Amino acid sequence: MAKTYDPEPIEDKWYDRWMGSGLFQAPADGGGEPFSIVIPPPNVTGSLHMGHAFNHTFQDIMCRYKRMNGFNVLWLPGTDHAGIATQNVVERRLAGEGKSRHDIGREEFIRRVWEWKDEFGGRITEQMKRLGDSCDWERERFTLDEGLSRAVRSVFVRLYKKGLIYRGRYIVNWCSRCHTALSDIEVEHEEQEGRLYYVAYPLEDGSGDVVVATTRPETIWGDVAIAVHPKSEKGDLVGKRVRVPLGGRLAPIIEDAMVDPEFGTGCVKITPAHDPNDYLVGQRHDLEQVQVIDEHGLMNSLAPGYEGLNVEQAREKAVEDLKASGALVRVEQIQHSVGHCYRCATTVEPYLSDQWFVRAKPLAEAGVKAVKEEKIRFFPDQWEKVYYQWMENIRDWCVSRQLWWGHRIPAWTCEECGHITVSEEDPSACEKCGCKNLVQDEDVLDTWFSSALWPFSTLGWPDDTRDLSTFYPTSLLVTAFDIIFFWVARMIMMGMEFMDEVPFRDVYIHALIRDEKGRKMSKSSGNVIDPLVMIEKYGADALRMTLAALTVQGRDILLSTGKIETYRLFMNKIWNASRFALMNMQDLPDGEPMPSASELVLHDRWILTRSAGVTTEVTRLLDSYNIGEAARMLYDYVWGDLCDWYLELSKPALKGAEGTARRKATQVVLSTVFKDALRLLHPFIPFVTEELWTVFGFDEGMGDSGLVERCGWPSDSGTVFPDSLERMSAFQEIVRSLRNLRAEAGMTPQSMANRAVVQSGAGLVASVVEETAQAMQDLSRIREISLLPPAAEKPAGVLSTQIDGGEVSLVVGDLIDIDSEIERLSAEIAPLAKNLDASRGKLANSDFLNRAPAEVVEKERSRLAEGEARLRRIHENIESLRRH
RNA sequence: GGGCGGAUAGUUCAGCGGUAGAGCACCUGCUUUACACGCAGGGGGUCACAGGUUCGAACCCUGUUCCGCCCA
Repeated sequence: MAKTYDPEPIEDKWYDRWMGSGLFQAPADGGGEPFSIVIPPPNVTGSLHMGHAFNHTFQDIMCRYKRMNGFNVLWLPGTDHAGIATQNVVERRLAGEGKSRHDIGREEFIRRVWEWKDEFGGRITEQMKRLGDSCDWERERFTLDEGLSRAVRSVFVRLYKKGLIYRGRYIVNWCSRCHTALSDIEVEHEEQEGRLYYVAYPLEDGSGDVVVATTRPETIWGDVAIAVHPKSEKGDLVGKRVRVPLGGRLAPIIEDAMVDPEFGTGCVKITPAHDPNDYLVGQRHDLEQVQVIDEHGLMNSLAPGYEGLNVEQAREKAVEDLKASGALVRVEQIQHSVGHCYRCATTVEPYLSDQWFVRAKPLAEAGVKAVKEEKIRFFPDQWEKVYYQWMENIRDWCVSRQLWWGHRIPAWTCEECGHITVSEEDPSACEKCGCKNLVQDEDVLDTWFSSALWPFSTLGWPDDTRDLSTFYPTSLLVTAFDIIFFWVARMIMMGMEFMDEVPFRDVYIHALIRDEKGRKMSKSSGNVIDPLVMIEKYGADALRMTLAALTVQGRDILLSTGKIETYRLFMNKIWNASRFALMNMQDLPDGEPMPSASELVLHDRWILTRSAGVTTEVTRLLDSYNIGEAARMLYDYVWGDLCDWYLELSKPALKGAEGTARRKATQVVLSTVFKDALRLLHPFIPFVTEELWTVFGFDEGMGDSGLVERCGWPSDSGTVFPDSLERMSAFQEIVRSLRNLRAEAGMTPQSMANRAVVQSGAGLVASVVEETAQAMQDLSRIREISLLPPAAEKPAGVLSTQIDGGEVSLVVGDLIDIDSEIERLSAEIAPLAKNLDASRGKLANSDFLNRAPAEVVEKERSRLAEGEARLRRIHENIESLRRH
């Protein structure tokens, strides 16, 4: 074995082996209780970022853990066609050739996108394999593949027939750069600096002006009314008319409760075609919709002199023109919220257009019910609130996108009668008039529409498949909080509607990965930590262990290469600990039974007990999705208990210093605890543990069924010696005290001290010293450690320190510096005395004695007694030093 | 405006009713036969602030201040 762990060759080797053995494949009719997860499908043209790495590590840990526990595990992978994002990428490429998608046409464009997909679409799945994702690749799906496209059509048609999908002309959020409508949640609002323009609209009767405030003077061209609040004192204006200062249209003054009397002047201009609130006012008052901005975000011919200007240019010109005509009263700086496209950050334009909508309310009701009835549980459960809040105030979902890349809407308009035929199969004739002159809707569906079906469409729906009956509902969904609305909520709605069953039982919502300063990782700020680079540098296991160990509920993860480095060192530690064990186990025959308790010494009994305890705890933690705590516990156990203490303590026996029986017993214990540790660690760090598993020979002669996951999770009913825990901590305290005294005495680590004494009455400490004197001597590098009764005279020239239930003294003889030793001992008095005061205070309090649990009171009493004894011994030691 | 998180050692974070913990950083020693990618020892904290509940609060409750996010 190499002296330093090198992950690369090992990781390549094992992933292939796992794949070859069919480890990740889940038979639909396989034995074992099903456990299924569908992956949150990443963008097919994307590449693996740290957010994916974290999300996947979580899922992979759960899948491997469940597989080890005998579940029939399906982790279903796949990718998303990501309409806007992918189309943008290919359009940008085309732009490099000086062309637009319109130049080459729809068919050719889609061909180009598929070409791009075929070239780069496999990239992310290859990267997932590097991370170790144990997905069933034979079931990989893509939202645009044939089966899923059929599911999308089927859902669309069924919802349409049920009246839950409708088409209509409404104000939607429009991205003029992506050239498509967006749903409400695809708009990101950002507070920014803006100007509020106060503009005077002259009354038609010449009796004065009405001043309104607007942030968008360019839309004055589309004004069709002025509105005041019904209770406003400006009510007497109602019924009069004003002349709109740009274009000169006559517009009535109306009253509407939407107006906020506190904002601006209390009068607002109404532009039904360019503002969602104004649109509603327009509906209520039957106002004309004058559209002055087109789909490209440019002013049109209804704004003479402005035609072709973009919104910013038009605003500038409007301000100039209003100033020139004297209509501009004043300008105010304000902070206001502006919507931006979540894909390209372009300012979103409210735009009146024909779109398709999903009537969300009825679907949301079933979705809310499912969570209320605990058919779905959120982890951590605080996210339920967020979910309810959104679902209970849900608005209709605009699902049509003016893109080419996606599922084309299965709706055909009859050229003759205008009827819309919606059908799963391409219709050959209008279902109303039978005319064959049909034109299919140009639009495609929101990508999230197909993602919403993911848990059942990937399992074969609308067909009634074995996969569906075995693996639906899925067991767990793991995702980040930022897509609860986009994805989680919609999957629940669609699952309830079409499967009449929840899409998943548990939803684990995790935080986001940020850089070490807490900033979002982004290419533009240059703070991206690329998981592939990290895997190359530190190994996949190190990255996985880092992400797992940093997982904490309710807090973002601040990642840095330094933290990954820490866990890479852990891999090396595991590697070397195993190397040490193996070097000393070559002659251990297979199947050697665990020796009886009498052949085991304290540290053997202790590590077996710790191993069983850690198994119980890690099992409990993983069952409740606490991968962070589980990972940290394993780190502490392996490094702190197994390496720092057990391996050190096992050395003499392994060297044969205690005879062949002890050597063999130690080998068996080592083998047992390593076998369990490797299995407990396997879900977190599968590569290195699989490799070590074979190096230890735990798979001996078993072929593929010797793989760690096939060998199962350790049982927590291992041999346990409850008293070994407190005995070992007494042992550790003594050793630590002795090492500390050595350091105080200025001894180098390798030098041997001659003698130390432990003073203690009959009890735990005394019995531990009697049992483990040799081991204590070995670890503290002292030739002789002996037990003395508490009252006995100490040897001359000692450095002493207090432990629980006794005193430890290192004999240094003439080397002692009396003054500095007195000073050192004196320094211990003040903090001890402070604790004693606190203790006495408690015990003098009758409320404490009466109300605190008896065991707490008892603990306090012994703490006080122990503290007083300590203080007394310190004083005695100081006295005795002064006498010299 | 409504809601949700967070504030603990220099730093990143655990702990969430019974004497404040870890990694990193820092200081001091060490080529101790698994690992110097290591070992041993050490220093370092009114647990944001103010009230309250409790015998007892970093932890529960209320309020305040800052930071972050979501929704309108």
